[in-house]
Amino acid sequence: MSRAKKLQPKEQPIEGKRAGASHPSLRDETRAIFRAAVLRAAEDVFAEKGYHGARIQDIAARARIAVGTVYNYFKEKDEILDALLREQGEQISRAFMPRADDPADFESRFRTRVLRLFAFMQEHRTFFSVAAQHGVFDPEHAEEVMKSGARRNMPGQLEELLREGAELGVLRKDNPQRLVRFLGGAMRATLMGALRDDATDLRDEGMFVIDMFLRGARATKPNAPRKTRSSA
Amino acid sequence: MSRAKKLQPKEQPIEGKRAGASHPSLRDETRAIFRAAVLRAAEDVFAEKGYHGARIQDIAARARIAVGTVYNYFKEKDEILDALLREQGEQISRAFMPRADDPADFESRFRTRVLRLFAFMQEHRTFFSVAAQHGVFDPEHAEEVMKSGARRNMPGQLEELLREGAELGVLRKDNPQRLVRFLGGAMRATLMGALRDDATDLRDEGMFVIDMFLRGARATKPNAPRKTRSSA
Amino acid sequence: MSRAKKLQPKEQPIEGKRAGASHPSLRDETRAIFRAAVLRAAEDVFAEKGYHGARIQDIAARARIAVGTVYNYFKEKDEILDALLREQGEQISRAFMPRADDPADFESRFRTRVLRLFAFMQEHRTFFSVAAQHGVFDPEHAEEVMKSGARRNMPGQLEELLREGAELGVLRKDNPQRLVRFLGGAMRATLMGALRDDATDLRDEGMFVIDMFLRGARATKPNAPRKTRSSA
Amino acid sequence: MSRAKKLQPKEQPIEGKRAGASHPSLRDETRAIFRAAVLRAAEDVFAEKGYHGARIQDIAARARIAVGTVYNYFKEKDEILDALLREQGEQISRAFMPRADDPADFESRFRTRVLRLFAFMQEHRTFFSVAAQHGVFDPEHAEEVMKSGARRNMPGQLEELLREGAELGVLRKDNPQRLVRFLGGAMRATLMGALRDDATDLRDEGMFVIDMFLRGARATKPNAPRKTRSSA
DNA sequence: CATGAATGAGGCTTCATTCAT
DNA sequence: GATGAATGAAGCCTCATTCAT
Repeated sequence: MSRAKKLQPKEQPIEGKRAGASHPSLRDETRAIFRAAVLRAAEDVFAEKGYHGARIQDIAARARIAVGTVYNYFKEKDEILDALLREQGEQISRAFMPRADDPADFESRFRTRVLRLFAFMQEHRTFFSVAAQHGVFDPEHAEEVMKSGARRNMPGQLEELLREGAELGVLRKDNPQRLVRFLGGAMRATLMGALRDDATDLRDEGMFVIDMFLRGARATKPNAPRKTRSSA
Repeated sequence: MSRAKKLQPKEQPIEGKRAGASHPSLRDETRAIFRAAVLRAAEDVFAEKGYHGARIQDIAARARIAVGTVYNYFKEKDEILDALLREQGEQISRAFMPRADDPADFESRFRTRVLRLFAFMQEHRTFFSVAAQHGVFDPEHAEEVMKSGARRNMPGQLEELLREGAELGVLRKDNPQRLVRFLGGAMRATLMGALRDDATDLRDEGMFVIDMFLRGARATKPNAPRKTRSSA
Repeated sequence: MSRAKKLQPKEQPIEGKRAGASHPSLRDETRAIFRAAVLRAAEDVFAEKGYHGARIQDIAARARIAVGTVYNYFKEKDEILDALLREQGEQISRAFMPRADDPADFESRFRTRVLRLFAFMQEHRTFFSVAAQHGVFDPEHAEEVMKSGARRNMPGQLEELLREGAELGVLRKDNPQRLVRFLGGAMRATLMGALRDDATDLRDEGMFVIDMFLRGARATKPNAPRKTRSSA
Repeated sequence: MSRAKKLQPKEQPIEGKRAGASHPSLRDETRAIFRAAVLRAAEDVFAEKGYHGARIQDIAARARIAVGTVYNYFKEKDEILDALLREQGEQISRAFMPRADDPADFESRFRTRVLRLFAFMQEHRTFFSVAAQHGVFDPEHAEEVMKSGARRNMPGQLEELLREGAELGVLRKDNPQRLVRFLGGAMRATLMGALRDDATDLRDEGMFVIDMFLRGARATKPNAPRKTRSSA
């Protein structure tokens, strides 16, 4: 995650709710609403003008709040980007996460999950135009995100998935990082391209990418007939 | 009311070389040297701190010249980035250009040229860390480059090549833009990943990318027996 | 090529008072105070060092505010001068404007009004040292002022008055512009001269100028008996 | 003379020729040519863009010489303006100077000399647009000019002339300074106005000014019949 | 806690002046 | 002496951040 400033171990911002409270107080909910508003606004503005081109004032204006209010929720500009990438990043991650009803067959499973990701991107174009510029598709990026407190990240999960594919003998036994980069890069570029004209159906593009990737990464010699997940 | 400001476009400083001079004068050469020095410095500084993080002062310092001198060669900061992307971009393009001794066979030719590109990137890591952030791999980016006066651009050539592959029946007949994006994205990501640790051999990565891509994009000739795989 | 700069006209900050407010809000009043403070400071500094010699920092310092604050009220340095000339210019204009209790007789009226102007200048020496350098006395200047949004301007009114005098047969029927220039120039020079030493009583100078001008511009009516004087 | 910087007793620039040389050497003549070229160029550029708007580079370009060369003749920008005002100012002064064939009658003499001045301005519009902005018409200005080494100055001569007119009983016995200011201001304004449209015939304007002034300043009671100069 | 004006460090750019050729 | 590129001090303006209300 391209932190604009150097990473300093920022004190964990204690999120409203204290441990022990059974449900969010009215105050906490209000906080959450404002916070979310800032993030949504920032998403738009970052997407439009880029991180440096976006002024706090712009974000505040878009969120219909005062500049000072922004600072009640984020210590500095940089933190907004961080939060945005981290939290939205987790959503991506969640979209990509395996689900109970995912097919058992590896390739189908792969298709399903990646396609789900594209569908998600379809819905959140705005965010992705920001995210893509800030490394959400980069595996290297993952580490930083984790430090920032994110639990999961998409490249990480992707790697896991690809590793599994390799173990199952479906995918070529290559350095999984390589595969992640390759696929991540292709996805990113496809996304960015599609973002230019709103019309494009991202799911369609997704199928293309998946197909290309699978053909490319499929193991040459089916040394193992197993195509189903053996273990969790 | 007497506006104090009366911006009139100051007369253009006449650009170096005069028509008719058969070879560059000493003056022109000196100019070229300084200009190049600025660009080289800018490349480093941009790579290190990003465009916005880079101050003209930094660039000047790195180039061992005064701030004002930078402005003898570039009208504004932005122009430095432009020149960098345009001129270096042309180098990439040139590296990718077909050569007399390129193999005749499409796939070999493809390999050769793309590999040459990776070799080139190997040599100019610094620049690419900048370029990649500024769309040198994006086909959409190409148009803008052309407007900026660049003669050729890599994505454009890539598209041409892929189109040719399709016509030859070697590659799948898909929208070439899609293929360009896909490959461009994969290359970009691979490059970026490799840039993190200097050790990585980019040519090696290049072979991987080429292989992945070719497998993925190869036309599935219905007449020829399926080459490598089965699918669910 | 990804131009880093993407100048979009930033949304306009909404100007103070909203339509419908019957009287200025506290906010608007505060704004007015700051604005006035900047103008007053600018007046001094401009007078002291001239427009170009005056640094924003100087103005801010004199106004006891921060540099940035200046820019909360004026978009650029130039705008300060504009506002100064326009708004103060309107004051002059207002001082010169006809009043209910002005004498009916043309010459007396002329005297009264011009003298009022000198009295006003007496009070605002600082400003006039700026204004005189920027054409407040020039009729040509008037047009620009009007464009800038000023409702009235002194040279314009002066012209009107002189034209009236001509129609009444009191003044010579000459091109009024000429008369305006002549009188304006004389006033300006007299003012500037008097500004050098604070002591001079401007009203006294005013009477001199009026007298000189009237004698010079009075119509030589062959029919009417000469009013005040004989001539060679 | 509005010196842009503070007046510091600059060392007298030793003008080429050394005492004792009977006529200017070739070198001195060359120097004089360059120097004059700079001044002429500066005149134009100052007139066009004002002192602050004029860059040394502009002046050099207009003079078809190199920037550095300018500095061989003038220690700093400010000195160019000084020289311009001083030397050209002397020309004005010379134009205004009494001549052998000037009429003996005071009024005629006055007319002749002032008209000569307007004719001169007609010829040197460019310069006057600069000069007028820098106080060549101000009597206060005179002192500074004198310090700068000028032998004579127009306002000074004008004062002398007016004083004489007063002594002769032709003009009202007022503070001559006042009259000088008045006339100088009127002349200046008339000039400036006429400069806007090239068409205007300055001599015509001159006659108007002279007429206006004479009527205004003529002594009311011819307490002395003498109208001819009594002494030099 | 919301507000939004005040703050001032910092960056880009200009241009008078210097200086090596 | 002419040249014109190099120099860098200095000024305008922006905008993240603070703070009084």
